[in-house]
Amino acid sequence: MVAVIPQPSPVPSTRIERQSLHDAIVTRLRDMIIEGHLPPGTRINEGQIGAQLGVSRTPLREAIKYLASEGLVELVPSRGAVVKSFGAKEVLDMIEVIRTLEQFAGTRACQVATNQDIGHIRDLHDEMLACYRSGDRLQYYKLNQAIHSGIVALAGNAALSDVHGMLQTRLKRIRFIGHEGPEKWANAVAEHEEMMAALEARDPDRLSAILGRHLTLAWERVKDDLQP
Amino acid sequence: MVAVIPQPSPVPSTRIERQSLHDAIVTRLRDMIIEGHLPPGTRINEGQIGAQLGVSRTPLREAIKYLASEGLVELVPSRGAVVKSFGAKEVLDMIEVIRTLEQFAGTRACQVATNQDIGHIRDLHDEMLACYRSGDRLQYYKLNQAIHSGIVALAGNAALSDVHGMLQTRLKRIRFIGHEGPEKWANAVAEHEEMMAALEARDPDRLSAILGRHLTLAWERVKDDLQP
DNA sequence: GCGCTAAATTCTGTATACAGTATTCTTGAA
DNA sequence: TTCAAGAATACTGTATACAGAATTTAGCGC
Repeated sequence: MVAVIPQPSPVPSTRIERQSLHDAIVTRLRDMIIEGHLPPGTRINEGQIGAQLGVSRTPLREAIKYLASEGLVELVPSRGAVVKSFGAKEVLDMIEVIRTLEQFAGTRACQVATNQDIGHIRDLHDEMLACYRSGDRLQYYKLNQAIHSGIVALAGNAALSDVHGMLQTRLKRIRFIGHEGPEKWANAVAEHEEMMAALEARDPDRLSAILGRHLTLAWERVKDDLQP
Repeated sequence: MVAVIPQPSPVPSTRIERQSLHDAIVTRLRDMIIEGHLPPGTRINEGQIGAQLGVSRTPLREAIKYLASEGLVELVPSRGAVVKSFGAKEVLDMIEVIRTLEQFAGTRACQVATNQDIGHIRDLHDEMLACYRSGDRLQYYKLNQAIHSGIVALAGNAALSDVHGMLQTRLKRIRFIGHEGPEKWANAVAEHEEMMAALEARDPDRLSAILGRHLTLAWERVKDDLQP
């Protein structure tokens, strides 16, 4: 059987890398969860999802196990997998860990990043500003994530990027909800400006402070939309 | 087929919890990797390991995917799974992240832990001291881990415990190697004494400093045994 | 003897089949 | 009408089967 998983965006043909089916399913399922097509608490019916994706249960189950380890679904014995749902406390916990990680990353980044690396973040930042001005929320959101991941990557610590990425993935679903108003959005953009300035000045303390504040405000923006 | 996975220690019958096969395999495989029965770089032959554990390939493969997400094995397309191997840089990276996490946890623990919780850590500490005096390295090692995990748990942040546990698991294999001499061991014990004192005094800065130093020294102890 | 090519084998990737457990539906009685 | 018990159904857990890729081995030419 030729399994065809429709991709949201066509993969550029530069990647010849042969990717196995379960890998593709992991990506697909993860997106479905993050984008809310599989809301929290949903029981994942292997037969149904498998049919929907055009794959058999075997690779699908493998993908589910992978996502379980990532913390996106929960495995209930004899009852399959359920999309994990987070309460406000859990989200706050995750944000605090992310803050800790980003502050460490920022400090390191000021020490070890090359000017070229920082320039790359600046490019993303400028692009994001353009999206802000044109009101492109989705692209803004994606670039925002890319900037945060990018700063973490500047620290040159694979384990750090690893765990940060994992937590960010778990939170993506939440942040999607936060449709902040224009004034809060403007605030966030201003913070990013400061962030860039501190990074380019290689001022670890200032960058750390801003990153911390930024995540506190991110929490303020979403907390009211969450169940206790 | 009745799949019998020999457990290292007989599970106490208090646990009626029905655990699925792939779950049991995850635990078993993880132990095999941590304890060095599957050294880094080993290609995991599904047929062979499956026969060895007395299970079919299906749940075994699911377990492998889970461990891949945990970062203990690496998935190579069309070539199965390989036990991940870490270089010195990667180990140092992990230790630095763990340090960051433990310092944050320690600070929080000083604020939110109950006296009873701290008492529990004290019990573990005393038990560990007994193992030190009697020279029981293996048990000492396990209690050491339990204390660090315990302090992290005191912070009451599930996401924090999650990522800390994950990194600690990845490192377990490494720490197993570090057979430090008696003087270094004595040092480590002394640090733990300070740690307990700071925790019981609920002094976040002191605790944070000691935790940081402790992990730096842990790195000193193992770094020479690693390939670059 | 050494290296290259091709067949053979081994192993992974995926699908399907079957057994056992949870869930739902139906039927009957209070 | 509501609840309970049991049958029917659906779904998960595990094993097996088959196709295709990777690796090994054998044979051949140099």
